[in-house]
Amino acid sequence: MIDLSKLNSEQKKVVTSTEGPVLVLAGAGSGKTRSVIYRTAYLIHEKNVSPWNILVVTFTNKAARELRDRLENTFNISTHSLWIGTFHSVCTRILRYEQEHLHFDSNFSIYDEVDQKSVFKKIYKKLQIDPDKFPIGRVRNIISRQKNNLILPELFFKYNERNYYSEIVAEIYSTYQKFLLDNNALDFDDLLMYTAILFYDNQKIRKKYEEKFKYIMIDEYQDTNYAQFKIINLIAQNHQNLCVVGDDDQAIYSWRGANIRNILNFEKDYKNVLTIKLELNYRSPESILKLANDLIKHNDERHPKELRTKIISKEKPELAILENENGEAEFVVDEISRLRSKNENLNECVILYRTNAQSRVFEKSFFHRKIKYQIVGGINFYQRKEIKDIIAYLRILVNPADSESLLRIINFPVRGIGKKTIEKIVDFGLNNKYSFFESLQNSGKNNFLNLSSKRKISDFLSKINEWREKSESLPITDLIKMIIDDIHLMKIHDFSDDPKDISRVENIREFIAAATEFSDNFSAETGNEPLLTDYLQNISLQTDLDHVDENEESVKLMTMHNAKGLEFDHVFIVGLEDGLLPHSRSIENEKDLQEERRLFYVAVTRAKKTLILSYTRSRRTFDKIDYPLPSRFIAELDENLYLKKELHIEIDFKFNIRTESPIKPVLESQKYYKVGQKIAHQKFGKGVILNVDGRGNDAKLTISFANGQLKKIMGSYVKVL
DNA sequence: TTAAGTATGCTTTTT
DNA sequence: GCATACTTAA
Repeated sequence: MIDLSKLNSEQKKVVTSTEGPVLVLAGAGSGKTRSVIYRTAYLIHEKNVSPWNILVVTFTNKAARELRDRLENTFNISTHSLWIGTFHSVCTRILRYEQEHLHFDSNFSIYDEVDQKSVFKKIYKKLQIDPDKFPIGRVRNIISRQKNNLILPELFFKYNERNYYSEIVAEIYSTYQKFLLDNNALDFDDLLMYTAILFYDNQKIRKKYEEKFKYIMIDEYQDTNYAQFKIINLIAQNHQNLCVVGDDDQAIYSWRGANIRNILNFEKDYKNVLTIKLELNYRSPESILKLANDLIKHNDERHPKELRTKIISKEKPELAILENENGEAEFVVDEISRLRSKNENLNECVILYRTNAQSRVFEKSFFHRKIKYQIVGGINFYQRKEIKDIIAYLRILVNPADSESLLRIINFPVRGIGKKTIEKIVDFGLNNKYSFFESLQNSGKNNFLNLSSKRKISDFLSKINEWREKSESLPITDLIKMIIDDIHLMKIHDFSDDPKDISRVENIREFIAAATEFSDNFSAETGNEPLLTDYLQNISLQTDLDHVDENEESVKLMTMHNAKGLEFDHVFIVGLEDGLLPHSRSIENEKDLQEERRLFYVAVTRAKKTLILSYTRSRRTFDKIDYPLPSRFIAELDENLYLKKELHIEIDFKFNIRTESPIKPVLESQKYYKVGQKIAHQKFGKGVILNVDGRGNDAKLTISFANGQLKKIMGSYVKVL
């Protein structure tokens, strides 16, 4: 029995209206996730629907994981056969499964932005295109848009005007697609596009998934694009058992191709739609909601609605005005430090900003005050150079056609296969229609390389073969460790005092830890050891949001975009200046401006207890100082809705991250370790050495820490006490 | 072929 | 002000 007594009447309606199309317009904090979870549980327990027949699409992996956990823990549902995931992960799964109907192999690599950029550079070179005239970012964006609208290269001119510029873009697009296929690689947009096309072209397959997914639920529907709409529409239009949940006021991804039309036209796209509005907010106090409502009412294209709450508050949101960005950071950190002394949990404090670049000053202040913080987002963990290098090794084992990855590692770590040699091999491949890997394999039999190059290449190839053989039996974690060991990756960074190298080593360790965790989860869920392919495709779709360390209490810093779907007791929204929010690139047209307003709205509605806004009178960007105006969104607000205060905060400029580096390099001569010696580590605190392997900075120390943890750590990271 | 030194260009937002 | 991309010297 599912206990529905904790739900309000509207939520109950969402849960129990299982047949036919349902549109849920759910305001911020109105318990939409809760409704989706209950609905899923209801379908399974009350309607006896097999989990196998349900598809739930979430916006992030994190949301998918939480949903799964709650179904397992609260409702005791085995989610083993239930499909929950983002569009991208669901599509990856389908494409891998249906490889016989596709023109690429199921071991395809998934290329991220960094890989894409490198592919574009090669294409530009080949086609002799000037990147100044055709900026890579813009062209990539246009191509992405085509894919999101299911326009293949050959259909380009059916939907785009033909002119000098578009001719070139079309050529780049088709060359790019061909390159990807040659490398057995797909980009993020391909995952959606090829799934949609597969369903569109192949009736048998479409039928199969239509019959499988008898009940479909989609969260954050306002941020879906045309390809996503089509994928679902193709398999849901017959049974119409589709429930979409969203809030047009929270649509913030139009720049990524999301089409707000999907939610506004849902009632036309499906028959006899039941529309349910959730307007009662359970998250924020009245004072904050008033401000949110007052803000969003300046947008026109929206379903009119007003959030209500029963949470009464005594305090109004605050608006702080600071002299510059350093003062702003000091002010926020000050406030957070006050909250901490009142025993508030740091995990419940978040700083939200418009651009990633704004995080730096906050880091500086947090560091200075010794308050733990974590940046969520920014550079994706798996996009860091050292991590991409390891992944490239793994990709090559699974997908030898992946020349991007091969190129990445052929001379990393340095093995004397330089630019000239690589050029010769590429030419050789071009002449013989070999893939890069094949021409490497065949280069030995020809005489265009000198003996030493040949030797180096054959050493490299035999290493790869060895790993590939091992990869068939060795668990992925062991394989990763083995490769890292074999290429002496740790040693490359270990000899350095550079903080960057130190953080690289920590990242590599974290990578191994993450792989172990994935492997454990995978075995627990499926009963099988993960294959390397399973692992690779999983990590390609991971975001930084998936890497939030929940064990350590820390203030969170993130962009407003990243905050979607999250909530915090204490929310700080910073940099509320024209040029930042709304962003200077969105200031020109009304549509963009409205999206910026929605972004602000999303940020405001994250707050459960207190909301503090701030802007500065001056701000340093690049090397010059700007004097921005306060955000126009502030001017729109009724002044009675917030408490304004002008602050002057003096800052001590003497500190900075570099000189106060957490780990001070210690001279080799001053370091030696013995069993029983007491040491301290930056992160783990005090401990005693149990075992020493090697000497000096290079020694591997086994340390028992005071907090009970047992760790192996390099000598260079600990301080002798 | 590689490491170190110098120039440039970049900042929205991300699955 | 940082990271990357290109240039130069060894």
